[in-house]
Amino acid sequence: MYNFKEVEQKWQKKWEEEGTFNAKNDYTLPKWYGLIEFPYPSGQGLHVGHPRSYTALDIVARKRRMQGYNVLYPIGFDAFGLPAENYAIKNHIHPKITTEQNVAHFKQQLKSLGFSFDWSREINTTDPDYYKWTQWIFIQLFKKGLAYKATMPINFCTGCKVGLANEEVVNGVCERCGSPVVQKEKSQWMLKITEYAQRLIDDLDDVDFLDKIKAQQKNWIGRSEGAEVNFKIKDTDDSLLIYTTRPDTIFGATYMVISPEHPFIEKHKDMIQNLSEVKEYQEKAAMKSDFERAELNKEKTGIEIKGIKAINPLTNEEISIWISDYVLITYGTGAIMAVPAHDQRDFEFAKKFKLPIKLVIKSKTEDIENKELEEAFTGVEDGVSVNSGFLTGLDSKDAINKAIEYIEENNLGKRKVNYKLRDWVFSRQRYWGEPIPMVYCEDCGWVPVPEEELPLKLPEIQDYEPGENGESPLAKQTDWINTSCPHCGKPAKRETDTMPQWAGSSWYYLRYMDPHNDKEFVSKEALEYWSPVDWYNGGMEHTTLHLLYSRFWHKFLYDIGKVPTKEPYQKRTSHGMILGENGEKMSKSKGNVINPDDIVREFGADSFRVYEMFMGPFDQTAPWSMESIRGCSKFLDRVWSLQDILVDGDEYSKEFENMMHKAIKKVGNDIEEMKYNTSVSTFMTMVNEFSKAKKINKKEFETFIQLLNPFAPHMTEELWERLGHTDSLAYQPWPEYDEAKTIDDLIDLPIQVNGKLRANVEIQKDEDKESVKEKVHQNEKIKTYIEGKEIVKEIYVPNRIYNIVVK
RNA sequence: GCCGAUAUGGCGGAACUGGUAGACGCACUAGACUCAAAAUCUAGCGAGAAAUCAUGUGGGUUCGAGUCCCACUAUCGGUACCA
Repeated sequence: MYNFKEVEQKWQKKWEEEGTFNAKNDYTLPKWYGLIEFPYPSGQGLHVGHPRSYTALDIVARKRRMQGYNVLYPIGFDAFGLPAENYAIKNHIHPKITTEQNVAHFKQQLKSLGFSFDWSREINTTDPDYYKWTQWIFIQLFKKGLAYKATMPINFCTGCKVGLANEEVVNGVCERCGSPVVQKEKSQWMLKITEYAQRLIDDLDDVDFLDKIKAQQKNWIGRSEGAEVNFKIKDTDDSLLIYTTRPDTIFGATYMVISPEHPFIEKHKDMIQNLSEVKEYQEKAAMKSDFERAELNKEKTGIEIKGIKAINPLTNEEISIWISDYVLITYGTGAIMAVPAHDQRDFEFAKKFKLPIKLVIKSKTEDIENKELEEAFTGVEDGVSVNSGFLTGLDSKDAINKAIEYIEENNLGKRKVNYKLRDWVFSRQRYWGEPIPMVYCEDCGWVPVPEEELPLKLPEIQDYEPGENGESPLAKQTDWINTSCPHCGKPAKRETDTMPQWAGSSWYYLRYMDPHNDKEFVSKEALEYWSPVDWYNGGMEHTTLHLLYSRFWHKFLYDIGKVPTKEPYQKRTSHGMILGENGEKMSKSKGNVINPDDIVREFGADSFRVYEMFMGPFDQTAPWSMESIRGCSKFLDRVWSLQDILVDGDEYSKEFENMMHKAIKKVGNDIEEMKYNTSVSTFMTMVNEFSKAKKINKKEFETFIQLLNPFAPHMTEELWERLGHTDSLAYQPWPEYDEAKTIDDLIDLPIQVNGKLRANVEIQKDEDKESVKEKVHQNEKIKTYIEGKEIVKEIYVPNRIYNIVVK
C-alpha cells in the first residue's frame, strides 16, 4: 500500500536540502522563465485556487527541466496591503508581525504541495532590501516627469478613509472593504500611465497573450478618435472646449452640456443669473460617486446655466449651456456639444428638457427624415450628412474627415485621440506600504530622497489609525516627518502617504532574476539572460490592473535603458476560479471553504495536484468535489500497484508500443495547451490497459513515470528510485515519440447508410478504395440495408468513414 | 444596454481541420473476497420493448452537424452615460 505521507516528506526534504529546483547561474544554457502571481499572505492561509495556477505552471516548469532548459520558477510574497493593517488596528498587533506569521504559514503550505519553486530566490515586497528598489523606480519616474502631484477630485472610500484609483472602485463601493465611495478633493501623487496608452495598445501585437486578455486590455485603455472644438461664449472673449468623436454632427449641436465640476462655472459666476440653483446642483452631484451618477440617472437630471449663451461655430446660432452629471470631468474636456438627434444620451436629455432636436444625418437604409425620432440615429456606416452646409451629401466617414479639416483650417480646434485610461492615483493615506521617498521644501518644492539614502524605511509605530481627514498614520510621526531638504539643507517635511499595493507587484518578476543584488535592482547580465518572462499565468481579474501597471513600469524602465525588452511577459494565460461544492464562490459566510491542508492530510499532495488538473478545463470555472478527488487518489494507488505486475524489457512491447507513442505525444501537447484534464485521462486509460493485461515492462513503466512526474512528482520520484535509479527523475530527458508509431495499423472503419451508422468493418491502414468497397458490400448488415435500393452515391473518407446513400 | 464566455447522461467532463457523441472519472447496479462492513477486484451503466430518439430552443447548409450559418433562450464574467 502506498504511504503518501512518508514518501512526500522524504522527497520534499531531499529537494529542499539539495536545492534540486534552484535555477542555475550558468547563462550559457537555454533558459525558461515561468511565473505565477505571487500570493498576498492573508490570514486565512492558502486558498485551493492558488494551487490550480501553481500546479499548472509547475507542470510546465518540470517538463522544461526534462527538456534540458535552465528553469527559473520563482516564488515570493506580495505582503503590503490593507488586510494586515486593518487587522493591526483591530487587534493592536504590528502588521510586520502578522505578515511574518502569515508568510511562514503560506511557506509551509506551499512546500507541502511539492512545487518546484526556487526558494533561494524568495522575495517579499515588505523587505527593505526589496522596497529600496521600488522606491528607486519611483524616483526615476519622478525625474522623468511621470510622477506628479495633483489636486483633483478622487474617489474617497468612507470606510478605509483612503483615496482609491478609479480601477479600485467596483460597483460604486470600495473593492476591498465594500464601503461607499464619494468624491473628494485631495492632493495626490499620480503616475502618468496615460503617456503610455498608445504603446500599451500597439505592443500587444508582439506578445502571445490570450485573445480575450488582449481585448480586455484594449477596451480598458479605450482609444477613440475625434476632435476638440472651441465653442465661443457670447459677449465674452472666452470659449468652451469640447471633445467629440462625431465632428460631422456639429451642425446638429443645439445646446451644450458641461460637467458640474467644470471650472467654467466659477469663472463666469458673475454672469450666471441662477447661480444658487447651479450651486445646489453642483453640491448634489459632488455627493455622488461616478457609479451612482450613472446608476441613478436612468432619468437625466440637469439645469440650464441662465445668462450665458454659446455660439455654434458652424451654424453661428446661439445655443444654451446646461450642466448635468452625465458629463464627466474626468473624460475628454469635461464639456460636450449636444447633438440630440445623433447621440442617445443627448436625445434623452433633450426630450426631457424640451430642447431642439435637429436631424443632420440621414440613413441609407431607412427613412428617418419624415417621421418623429424615437431614438437617436447613431450609425456611421449607413449615414449621410443632411442640413449640414458644406458637409451635406457626404457619407458619414468622409464627413468626419472633412469636418476636421475645416475645423483645423479655421482654427476652431484640432484632431484629437482620447483614451478612457486615466492616470494612476499612486498615493495611499495608509501605514502598511512603501513610504514615498519624497521631501517637501518650502524653497525647492518636491525633492526626492537621495538614492544613496534608500531604502527610506517605514518607521515602527503603534497607532495605525488613519487621520480624521484621511491623512496617513505617518502624518502623526513628527520625528520622522521633519527632515532637511536634500537640495538646500533647510528644514523640510517628508511625504506621509505610502504607495499602493500595486507598486511592489509591478516589477517583482525582474527582482527574481537577481534577488540578492545590493548594488542594482537587477544586474544587466541577469536581465539579458532571463528576460522576458516566457510564460505568465494569473487570474483574469488582474488583466486590467496589475497586468497593465506592470507593463507600464516595464516600458518606462525600457525607455531609461534599464531593461532589454519592451514587454515584460512573452505569454500570458489565465486560469478559472474554483468554486465550492455547492457551485458558489467559496466564502467563510457560506461555509463552503475547502482548506488545502485538510486535503493534503487526507489524500496527499500528489492526489491534490492530479485532482486540480483533472477537475475540468483549466481556463474555466470549476466546482470542488470531494467525491472526485477520491477517484484521483485511487488512480495513484493503482499506479503504485503496477509494481506488482512489472516484467523485464528494455523496449516497448509490441502490445503497447502504439499506446506509448500516442501517450507521449498527447501528454506533451496537452501540457503546452494547458489541457491537463485530458492528460490525466490518458494516464488513467494507460493504467487500465496495463492492469487488464496484468503486465507492464520496465521500459514502459519508466516512460509512464516520466510522463506522470510533472503531475505527481513525489510518487514518481519514489518509483524511479525503486526501479534502481540513483539520479533524480526531475532531470531525466523528456520521452520522445515516433509519429509513425502513433498511427494504428488496423482500423475499425464505421459504415453509414444515409448518414446513419449501420456497421463497422476492419481494414488495413491506407487500404485501397476498391478493396474497402468490396468489404463494405459483403458485410451482412449492410446488405440488408441496401438490398433492392438504388445506390445514389458512395463516399469514402480514407481511414475515417464510409457512407452509402440509397433511395 | 454593450462586450466576452458557456450550455453535452444523475454529476465533473471527452470528441483532431464537419466523419462511430458520451473518452476518463464520480455516483449507481450486480458479482467475487469477507461472519459482516469498508477497501479492493470483475462486469454493467443516455432514453426507449423496438423502430428509433438524443449535445439549451427553432430553422438552414451538407452524403454526414456537438462542431458551420441565421434567429432565439438561459447562466456566468467584465463594464457602466467615455461625448
